[in-house]
Amino acid sequence: MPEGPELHLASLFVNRMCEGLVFSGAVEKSEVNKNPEVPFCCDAYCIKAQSRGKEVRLTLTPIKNDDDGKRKVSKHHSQQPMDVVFRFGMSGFFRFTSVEDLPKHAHLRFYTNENPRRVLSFVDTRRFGSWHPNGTWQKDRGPCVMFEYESFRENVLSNLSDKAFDKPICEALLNQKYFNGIGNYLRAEILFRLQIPPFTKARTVLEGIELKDKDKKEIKKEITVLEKTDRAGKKGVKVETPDLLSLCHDVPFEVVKLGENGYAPAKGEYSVLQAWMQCYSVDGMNSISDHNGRTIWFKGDPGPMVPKDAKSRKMKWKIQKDDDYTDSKKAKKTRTDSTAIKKPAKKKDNIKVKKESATSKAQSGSKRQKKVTKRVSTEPADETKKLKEQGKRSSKVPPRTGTNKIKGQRVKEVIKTKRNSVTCRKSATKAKPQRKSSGTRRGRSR
DNA sequence: CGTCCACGTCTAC
DNA sequence: TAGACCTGGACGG
Repeated sequence: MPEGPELHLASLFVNRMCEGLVFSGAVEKSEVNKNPEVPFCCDAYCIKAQSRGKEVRLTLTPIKNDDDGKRKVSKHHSQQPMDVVFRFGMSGFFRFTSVEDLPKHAHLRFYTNENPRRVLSFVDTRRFGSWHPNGTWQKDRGPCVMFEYESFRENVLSNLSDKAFDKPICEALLNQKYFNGIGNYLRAEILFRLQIPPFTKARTVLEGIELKDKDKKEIKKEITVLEKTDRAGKKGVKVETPDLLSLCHDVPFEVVKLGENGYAPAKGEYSVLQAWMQCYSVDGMNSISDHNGRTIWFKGDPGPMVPKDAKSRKMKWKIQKDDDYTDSKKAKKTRTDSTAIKKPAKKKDNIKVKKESATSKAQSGSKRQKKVTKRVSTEPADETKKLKEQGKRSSKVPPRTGTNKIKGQRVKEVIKTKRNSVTCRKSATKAKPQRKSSGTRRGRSR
């Protein structure tokens, strides 16, 4: 769940768990992980954490020891503090356990000096995460949307000519140079709150804010002059009407509040987040793949810059009751119908597909529809899979409000299987070669 | 057992 | 703008 709020919760977790504890020895890295060793070793040190956008920085500080002066300082023992900056990738998080319960995929470990030692570990199943000994906040990442709000806002509004804002707002929101901390679920939730079509040009949306800001100042002046009047409702003079940028700050904080009572990634806590979500992965919402192959969830009109061949990914359409609730002129209707389960797609042939694709596209359907679906296919049709969604997905979700159905992926329980081994599939054993399919694609640009 | 999907970057054509 | 980088859960056959 690593987006800004989770990174911040991770830092709170580390500070809470490690407060008053003394750590000792070397920092241990798993064999499989390709990140660098952390050259820090100390008889006694403490750990503090801080977050900024989508990064967390741990500071390892040697603890002064009175008789330390005499104690020969082994050259292996650090005397100076060290910062280690983490990025969580898709699956990173911190845990604090006994040595016995070391989680699988605990790739970096800090041990306490207690008797049965305990361990603070950076757990990262997919290993997309990274850490940087003696690191600093990554240059090129903008101000934190949560803790550097004013400069975040300024950074965006004073750089609207940047071509980063030529893109659809939903894609610009993932640009960490301007929206450090926003990720895939936050962008959906934020745009949803304002009902901004995700594929509206970013600059268009943001220029509106810039103007309003100016208006606001003007209005303020007027007001001081006019004193109170009846303008109340109109310009929202009363309490700041939320705009896209303020929501980039407020919405993440809502998530922080949800999790303050216990940071437990990979655990049932996720269901709380799911229950909170109003759009991302929610039944009845629309979703399509953006220009970077990332799924954007939204309600209603996708907006003008929607990818040409963008077909709905997995319309949650299960709820047909709608039709009117969204109004959204064509948008929804269209794609929903595009259905026409054209190919059952059999699969196989993938091999040849490669070449074929060029010509065929349409019929080569086989191959991994998914992929095809995304880009290649020119035909509007092809939803193929839509049906599958329908029943399942939502079903298992927790009771919740009934308003939000949750998709269905992992939900509480599950845990139980205890395996401590830090087993990791050695690269050597990589059975499957490629399979380029996997949905995730890089992201962002400049 | 195979396919698709995942809360994110990185880096080569 | 395509992959690459990874593991694993949900689903479908």
